Amino acid sequence: MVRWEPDAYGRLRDAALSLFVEQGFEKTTVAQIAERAGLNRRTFFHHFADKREVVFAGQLASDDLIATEIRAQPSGTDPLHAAVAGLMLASDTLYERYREGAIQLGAVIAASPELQEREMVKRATLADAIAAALRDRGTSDAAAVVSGWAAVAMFFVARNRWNQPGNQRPLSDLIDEAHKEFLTA
Amino acid sequence: MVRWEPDAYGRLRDAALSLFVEQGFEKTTVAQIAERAGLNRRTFFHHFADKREVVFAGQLASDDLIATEIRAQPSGTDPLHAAVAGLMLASDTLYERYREGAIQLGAVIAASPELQEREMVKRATLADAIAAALRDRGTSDAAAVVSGWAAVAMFFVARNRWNQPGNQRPLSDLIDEAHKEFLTA
DNA sequence: TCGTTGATTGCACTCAGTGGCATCACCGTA
DNA sequence: TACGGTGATGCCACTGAGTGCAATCAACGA
Repeated sequence: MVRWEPDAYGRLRDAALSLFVEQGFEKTTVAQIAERAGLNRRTFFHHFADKREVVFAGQLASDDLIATEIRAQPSGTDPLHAAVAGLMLASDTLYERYREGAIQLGAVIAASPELQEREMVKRATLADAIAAALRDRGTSDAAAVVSGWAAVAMFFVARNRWNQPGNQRPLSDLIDEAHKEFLTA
Repeated sequence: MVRWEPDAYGRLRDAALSLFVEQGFEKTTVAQIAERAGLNRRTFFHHFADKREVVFAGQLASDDLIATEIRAQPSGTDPLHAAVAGLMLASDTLYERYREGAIQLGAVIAASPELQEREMVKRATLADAIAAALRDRGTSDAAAVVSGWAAVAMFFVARNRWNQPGNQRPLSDLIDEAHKEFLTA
């Protein structure tokens, strides 16, 4: 006999995201999430460090993939180009099939200062991962950090444009465009 | 007759910072801060939106000064150079006399994930202010945002080095150095 | 058969942050 | 001089996030 229904983590994540979409983040309590998932409030905090984390679940894996792509860039490439190339490659794998979900999540985050705050932390984590990959390729510390943040900025400018209603272009195109805009300014 | 001792805001800020230095941020409660300042807990929240804000009090004014300096840069200058020049000018005015305080605050922030999270928001606010100033000078949106974040990254790389024990160099030198490191990488 | 492991539960607690209302020195004005 | 408005402070009660601790009990391995 099965003691518990399987995949408590996934059920909590789904319950949370659907409630956030329905009611907004602030008006949803952890008790409601747990109830919809058929679990105890305490169990939520065994799977997620806090209520905000559930929105960004899976981010770390994306960061790893991006860093891997950057480390694989040819060794002559300058740091900013290597970072952008890595982001473009990873974005084809990670984001392209996923646009409606991303738009919905984006709206939830845009409506909540608390979630925007956490998103900034996630950007910093990504910038750090990119900087670490660049350092591994021999880039100096300052240049790696600055290139990391510049690349992250391009990525989010591009993701904004990609999320606009009516957009048809793939994310990697828009990253490339932001990069060129920066270089020629 | 004076109804209240003057400068509740300043007393709360001083009480909070001294407690954070003594005990750390997480172990200090708002009730303790209010008690040390001789005020009510509720009064704290009349002056600061939350417990984290007290650490970053005055940030907005700095952002304004930096943006003003950037807007004053000669119109031929490319965006990244204009942003860096603005940061260098403002850093001489804002930070140079203030090093010990900055080091203490830096240690408090470094010990608290909650404060690091808020610091990321403050960086984003600064990046936005820089980007807005650049847009006013005619820079395209994407280039302004990316230059803003790149400049902020240089600023914080430089501030880290400036905070190292034994450092004698002024902050603006270190910003310039980070900029050159990025450009030649 | 039996001891261990690990996911889940339940409870009690601290503390951040909020809403609403009362207080009353201070200030401008009649 | 009187008076009504303003705004900083205080008090109380409340919600909800997050934590520490101990109990439960199917599943698993020896």
